Amino acid sequence: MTEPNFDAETAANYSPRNYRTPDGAPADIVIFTITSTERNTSKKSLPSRRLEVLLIQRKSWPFAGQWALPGGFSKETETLLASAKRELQEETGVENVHIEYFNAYSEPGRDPRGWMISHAFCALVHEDTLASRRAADDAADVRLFPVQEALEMELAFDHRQILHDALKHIRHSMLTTTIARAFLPEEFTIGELYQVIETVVPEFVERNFIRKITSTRSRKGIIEEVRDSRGELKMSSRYSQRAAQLYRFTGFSPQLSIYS
Amino acid sequence: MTEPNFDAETAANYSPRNYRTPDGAPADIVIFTITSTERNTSKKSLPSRRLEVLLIQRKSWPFAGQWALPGGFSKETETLLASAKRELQEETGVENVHIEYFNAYSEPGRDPRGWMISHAFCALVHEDTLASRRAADDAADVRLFPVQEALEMELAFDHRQILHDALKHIRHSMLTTTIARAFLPEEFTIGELYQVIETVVPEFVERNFIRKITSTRSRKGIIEEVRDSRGELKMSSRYSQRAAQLYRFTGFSPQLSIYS
DNA sequence: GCAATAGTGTCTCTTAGACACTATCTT
DNA sequence: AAGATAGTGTCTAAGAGACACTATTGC
Repeated sequence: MTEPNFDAETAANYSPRNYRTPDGAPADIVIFTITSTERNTSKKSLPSRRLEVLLIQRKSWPFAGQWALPGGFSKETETLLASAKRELQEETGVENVHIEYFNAYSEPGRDPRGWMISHAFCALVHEDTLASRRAADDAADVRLFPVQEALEMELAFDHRQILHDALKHIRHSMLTTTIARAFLPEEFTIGELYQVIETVVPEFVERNFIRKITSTRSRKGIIEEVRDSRGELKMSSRYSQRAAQLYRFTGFSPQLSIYS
Repeated sequence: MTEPNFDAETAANYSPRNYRTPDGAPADIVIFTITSTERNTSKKSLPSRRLEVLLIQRKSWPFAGQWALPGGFSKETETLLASAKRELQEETGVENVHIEYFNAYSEPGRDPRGWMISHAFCALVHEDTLASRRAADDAADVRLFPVQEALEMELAFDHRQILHDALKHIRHSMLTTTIARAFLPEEFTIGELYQVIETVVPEFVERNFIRKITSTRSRKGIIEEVRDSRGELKMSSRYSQRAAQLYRFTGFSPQLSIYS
């Protein structure tokens, strides 16, 4: 070990405060959601979807008045993940959502309050679970912004960088894992799944999507057809005249490799 | 924000020390290397390779005498990555190697010295670059251990968990990125590349490896043939009677997706 | 000539990628 | 009938996966 000299044999001789220590352990959370708005068509149609991020407007120094990622200070008695979950609960009222740690930010001077290494989390929240909260503090100091818009704003701290990295992270995860499920109901149609992927990764194009996801050997098992109690295939006609098969994720996710 | 109340409008009113702050910001580094030992064969042959991890034996409280991951405390004036690189340099004398952040460890009580959130890095080091150091402090308090062996040791702190996670991390990266290059010389044969992958991911089997890596469309461009100054294909007969084509990584790495 | 690695031939089955086509049902 | 989504047919070229086979060369 380097900086502090732990020459002592016991804790008694240990003096932690003869060197500089951090001034806090903040956790920031990039809360993504996909909003859907009905399109104005004459027939049933898929909604148009948009990736949005939740930001809060700061009330106090530093960066008072500026928009920032929600976050808070971790406590000694909890893990960072627990802090992030607590913060998410306080901010949006939701629990049991997909949340994952993705990076730490430690650039000296990134926080005017002192030496703060920020721990950044991504949370993916289904819009329905956010709906109640949105009604409550609409037009308040907590808002959803389209991601593209948020990326062009002057956010507090290095939050623009964090948001940028988070976006890159979920774009990658969207294609390599089954996190799409975080944005979807338990049972969904292929069309919805495709839309979610497309919303997060605009360049995603896959014309034979349904065939690939349902019937190629290496991918079979990612999703499965839903059946009702009588064993009949369960369909949905929420977004289309012709009923569509409902699917659910199974938990299986194929191993990817550039070599095979 | 939660814990501290930043009601003030300016830094003047800001009092950072009325709540608990961390007692340090440690960075721990899991330094992996692949050692090769010649097999005792009558003909030229590929060496047998093993994945090893560098551990140090602690001199002082806490966990005095136990083996631990190298690490140190980050300073206020440097980023975590810089701390990790500095520590790596001090411990092994190597610079410019593959190093990446992969997780934070924040379980309360994980460090008897106080509240310490540890930042864990993976470094992949080619054995040649470690060779000089090894000669210097062999039989000392710094040693390479086979990974399987290290995983069964009682390591200091939660370092066993960290090592376990790091291994999982590099196994995944080995198949999905081109980190294999960190363990290989600039120019290498297909046989060597295959061995490196196999060493990190024992279950990797790919009978038609050479064909896949060199001539399938989606993978073409990951590696390229090396030619000498006269434009002739450059071969190596270091490990085989029949000379083998030398390749190098190009920097290209294909995009992976479970959906296409 | 044999050990050890390097690399090719060849066969079958599956998948990729493109595009045209049919199906269903409500307004 | 039109509009909107759901889904199939079909063709070609490419790739996966298996296994036998040839190539090279120092000992």
